[in-house]
Amino acid sequence: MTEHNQKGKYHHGDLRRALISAAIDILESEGVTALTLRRVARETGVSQAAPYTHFRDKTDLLTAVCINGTHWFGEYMKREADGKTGADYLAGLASGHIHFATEHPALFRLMSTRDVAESLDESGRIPEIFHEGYRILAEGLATAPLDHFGSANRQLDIPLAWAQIYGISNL
Amino acid sequence: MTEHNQKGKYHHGDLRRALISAAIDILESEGVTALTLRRVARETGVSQAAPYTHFRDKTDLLTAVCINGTHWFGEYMKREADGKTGADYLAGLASGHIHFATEHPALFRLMSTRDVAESLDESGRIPEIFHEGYRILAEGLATAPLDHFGSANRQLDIPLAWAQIYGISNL
DNA sequence: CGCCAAAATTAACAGCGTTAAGATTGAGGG
DNA sequence: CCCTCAATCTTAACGCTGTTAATTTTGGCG
Repeated sequence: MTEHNQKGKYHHGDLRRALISAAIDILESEGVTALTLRRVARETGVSQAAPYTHFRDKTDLLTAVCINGTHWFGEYMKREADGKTGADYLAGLASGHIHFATEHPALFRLMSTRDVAESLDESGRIPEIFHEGYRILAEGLATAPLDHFGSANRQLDIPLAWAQIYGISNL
Repeated sequence: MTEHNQKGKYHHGDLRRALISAAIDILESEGVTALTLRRVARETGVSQAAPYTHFRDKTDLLTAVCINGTHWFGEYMKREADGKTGADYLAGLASGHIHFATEHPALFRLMSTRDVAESLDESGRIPEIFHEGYRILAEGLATAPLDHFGSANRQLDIPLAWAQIYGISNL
């Protein structure tokens, strides 16, 4: 585990970033049950109440972690799809999606559970957390042949393909 | 909320069942964050430590809740698929699956998250929690035309269809 | 009827999220 | 240069959680 402690200084410098970073480390190395606010503070070398200067509550920190993960997630998909076209592009997206899910299971799961619980209920649409990934996927589908999805309706195919890829990643 | 309290008696009679039932009620009415071991005991009219005579720990109770949900889940799928054949049977299964997921979101989500976290990592296969549903689905697929999945491999199609339905239900 | 295992209780522990009140700091204006 | 002040961080406390140990109550069986 990388060192997030920046000892000696009362004012940390960039505590917010350090807390997010520590949270991700704990999440990926010990799972979500170990991801506790006090633990994050401890790991960062700061008092238990310090996080509350930068985050409203634990949920707020977790949200920041998820947003961080979203960009990462988008990069995974782009990396495997870039340069390809048509069906290959789509396959690249799916592959990137699955790779992210398998290489960062705890983070991916956290991102998954947080969205449906909150974002979806409020916005009524695809969770904001996944927005970047969803946007990339929609772009890909718009330019890819969809024969193998067996539906004539492209508007419907986007969430459908998303659902399939999502399902695969989760299982 | 139904009454789980059976006051007056020191020995409850069937405390185990009452605790599971209370847990489901709390889960469905107030969400997973309200589902606390002490709360379940309180709701059942029993002391905070009483559940430990019937369950090893909180996880054990949650597992029992999930097993309970599995049978319920299977009934949902059977109810909508019974009597149908071929593609209609398959569509019935999917419909039942989605209905269960939308009508009992908290329970379904609990069942989903618990599996991948534990059962899958140990057994390496489809989570035990979903076994009944999976078995029913596999039966359905074995007798249904699979043209619209665009794959020649039936062995692969079963988890694929499962993944798609699962993804739809979650989103 | 009396005994004993099973079932439930009370009491305590550490750890959690969160809040309030106070201490420490660095930056900017006199 | 130093003094003020808002931002940042700390200490202390609250109620809640899961869990365990020691104790009491119960119901059935010999």
